[in-house]
Amino acid sequence: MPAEAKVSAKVNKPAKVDARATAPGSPPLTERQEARRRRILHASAQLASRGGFDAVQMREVAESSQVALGTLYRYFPSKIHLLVATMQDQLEHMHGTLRKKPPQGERAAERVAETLMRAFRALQREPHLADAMVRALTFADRSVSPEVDQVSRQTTAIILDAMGLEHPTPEQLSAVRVIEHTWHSALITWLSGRASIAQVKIDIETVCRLIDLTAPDAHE
Amino acid sequence: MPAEAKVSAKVNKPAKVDARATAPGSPPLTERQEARRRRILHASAQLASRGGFDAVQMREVAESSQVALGTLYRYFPSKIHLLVATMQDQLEHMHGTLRKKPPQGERAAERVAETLMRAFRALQREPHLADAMVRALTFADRSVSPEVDQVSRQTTAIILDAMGLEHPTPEQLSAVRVIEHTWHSALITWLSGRASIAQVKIDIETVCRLIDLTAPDAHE
DNA sequence: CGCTAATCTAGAACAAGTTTCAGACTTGAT
DNA sequence: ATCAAGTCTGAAACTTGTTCTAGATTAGCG
Repeated sequence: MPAEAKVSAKVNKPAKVDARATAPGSPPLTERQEARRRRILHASAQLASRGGFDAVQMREVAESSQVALGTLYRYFPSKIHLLVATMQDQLEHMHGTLRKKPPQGERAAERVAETLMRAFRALQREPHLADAMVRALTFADRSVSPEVDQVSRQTTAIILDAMGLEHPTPEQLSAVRVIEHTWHSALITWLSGRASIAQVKIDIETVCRLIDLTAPDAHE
Repeated sequence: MPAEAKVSAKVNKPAKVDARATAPGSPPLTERQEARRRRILHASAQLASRGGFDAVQMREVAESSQVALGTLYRYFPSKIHLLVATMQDQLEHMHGTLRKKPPQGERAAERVAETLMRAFRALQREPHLADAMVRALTFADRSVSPEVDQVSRQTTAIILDAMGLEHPTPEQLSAVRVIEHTWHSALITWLSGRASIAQVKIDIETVCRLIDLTAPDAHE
């Protein structure tokens, strides 16, 4: 198992491609490029679904997606970037799916817990994929911050959706952040076999109680 | 930056050494072996203090600690094992230090928050070391579960100490678990530059409020 | 259509984690 | 003190992430 040979890596690149999907900032991709990008993400998710983080090998991703290794690296400057992008992609699906059937609970805490448990059940269907994405997310270093942040924003949006809030207070945002922390860390302990599914459920329900604390007598 | 070349790794080894320090389970180490182990952990912490996770290179650790590469791997079957063991080591110090000056807060929540903030300030003094240890901890896969669990137990002990509890209820244990989740994840976001120190403080204080929920009218 | 810059490809090369191997050294028990 | 089993060493080999290079292709433009 080779190691993280970055040290002096992932700097000075001519004109990266990545970083679109949600931020068409740089040059808009041509159709073929968009197609390549999609093939890559698909191959990544597929390999991840098989064997998790370790099974996503850059050479294999390149081959599966019919792209040269160098090109793969032009689109995603590292394996971590690739997997985080894969997560962004999956999260979008998820958010779309969740939107359709909003949770029924009466209190916000219940709705958030139910939403997260739904997401959790979805992840359980592809535990290897979950492994790859979550491990990449928590292992990411500063060079991936923008992408990780994007994932975080998307997650926040999902939770706020479930809470039914438009203009959260700073207090409520803190609670949401703590919920996200718990969500990620609980997933990790489940993925590494140190906590059962039931345990994760309890932890999620426990942390969601914080929501009740942040707007008990408030209106909305 | 090489990758995780484990796949078929870290299985069938004759008679590992590792796994003592707290669990003198297997064969007791001779004096020279104990010394080697200590040299290795010291070298690991030193290299980590310099440049974080990436700076802990197995060849360098071996050289610094005057041990052959093969021997290093006999003591610690992977870089992750090594760094998690380094964390166990540091945590013991920390627990000892914290014991001496127990936090003063009145409510349990305050004491826990203060304790964690103390630990956080200690980590801030060696951010690179913190980076190496925390990244290893969250990246660890199933093969490191026992060691990661040990770290988790030690952390739990520290928190329960601060709460002043001997016999926590299941509810309280849930709260403690959630606090640990938040602690780890908040550290990650700080280490990767996505959250400020102030933010981490707020998150810790926020999650600690859960404690008040678990034994409000209970006695003590 | 013909040109130039940017992009893509195939493949070699490099870095660091991990494994393997033959031989020297220790340890523990006889 | 002596021998077998278990350790340690030094060095090479292997794996997979990452970088680099030279030559094809493609895209956009006049």
